[in-house]
Amino acid sequence: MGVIERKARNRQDMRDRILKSAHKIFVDKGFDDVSIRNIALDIEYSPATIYLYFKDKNEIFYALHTEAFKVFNDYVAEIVSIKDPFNRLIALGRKFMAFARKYPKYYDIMFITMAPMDCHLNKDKWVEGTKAHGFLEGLVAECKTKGRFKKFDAQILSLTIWSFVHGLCSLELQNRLRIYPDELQPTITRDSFEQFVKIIDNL
Amino acid sequence: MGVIERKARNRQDMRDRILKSAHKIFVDKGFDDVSIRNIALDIEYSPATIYLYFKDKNEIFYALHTEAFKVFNDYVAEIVSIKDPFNRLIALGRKFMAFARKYPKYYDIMFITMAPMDCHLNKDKWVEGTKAHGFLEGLVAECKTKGRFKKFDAQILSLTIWSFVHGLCSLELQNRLRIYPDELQPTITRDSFEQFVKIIDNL
DNA sequence: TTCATAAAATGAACACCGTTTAGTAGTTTT
DNA sequence: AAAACTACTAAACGGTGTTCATTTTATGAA
Repeated sequence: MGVIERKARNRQDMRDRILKSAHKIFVDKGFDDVSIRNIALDIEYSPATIYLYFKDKNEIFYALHTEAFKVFNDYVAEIVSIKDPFNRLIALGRKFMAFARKYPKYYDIMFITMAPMDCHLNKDKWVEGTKAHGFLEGLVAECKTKGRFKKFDAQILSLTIWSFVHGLCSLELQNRLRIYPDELQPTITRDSFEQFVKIIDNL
Repeated sequence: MGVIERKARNRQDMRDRILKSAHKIFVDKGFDDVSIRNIALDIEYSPATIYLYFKDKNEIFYALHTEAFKVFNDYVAEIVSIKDPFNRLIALGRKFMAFARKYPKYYDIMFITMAPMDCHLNKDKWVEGTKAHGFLEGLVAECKTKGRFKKFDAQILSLTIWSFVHGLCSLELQNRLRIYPDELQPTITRDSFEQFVKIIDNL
């Protein structure tokens, strides 16, 4: 009875088509243009059909958000080859910032936007965030085994580091750094990051 | 000729009525409910009338944003009595965090939301942000005169500090800290802040 | 092959949104 | 009294997410 299998496949195909279309619009036209109606137009189905495959718009955005974390993980992956955990930690920070600049819209749904998702209510739901942060925490812990950050708790310190880097990215992406003089603009973010590196290098 | 004066007054009255209503809805019902139509309903005028007093929704939101900074400045004001600049700096950080928790919606339009405003394009436009940050920068500079932060540039360090505190507030408000265990939840933000204080205390 | 049934897709509607325009009352000036 | 100006609004435009009754299509059994 291959019929139900084929049905299941078709169903998954349709879900994929919807997500692929959402992703395409998201990348090409931007966040605000990802509407049910635009997706429907793109996949050449009626808007109502989409609701047969996804509960609501949130579910589609949640899928995009998960995808964003996949891209992030790939983007960050190459740092694993760095031997020294501290250098690896710094490289992770750099990669994080580069990612935020390269994929600002992805960064937005990953760490800023609230609206289209309800996955941040507890750690069981936001698995991607938990995993990514676990990676950072592990790195900080590894640094401790090498004698660094002696007087600091790894878990808390990882939040402190995350907060700083996210804050910097966030302020830049939300255009809050234009208050600085023009001549500082090109380097200010990097300067602040390097300063932070210098600070935690001496902990 | 008191007529034009009265006309101007009436005009300002209407603007105030609109803003007051926007503020009321903003506080009572939340960001998303502040619509031109809801404001119109509240002040008992037609939606079109609002466009005779404000260019568009952005202008109304910009006014709300300015108001938020006024509230912020008042909220933060009492720290000026603290003599030691470093203690004052730390107190400012605490106040900043408390403000973010007490007025999360205000915090949102001040430091997170992009959408309804175009005032962040350069420092001449975002006067409130420039002023508030100038206050922080001055504080850091004052700390330097007392022998602190010797090896660090005041302007960059002020950004580093701002980034951290904003990052922490932002992650909390955007519900990204739920990834931590339940038992850490009540104190994690404060713990991270105190850790940061300890760090910059030794610079 | 026919046919009742189940599954898939949709058109049309609901209740919103920001914004524009054409037009209407009311007041003021000439 | 006529003309000009002011304050205002009804209605429309083109969007949005979502729901539901209805139609179209596919299926398994007779």
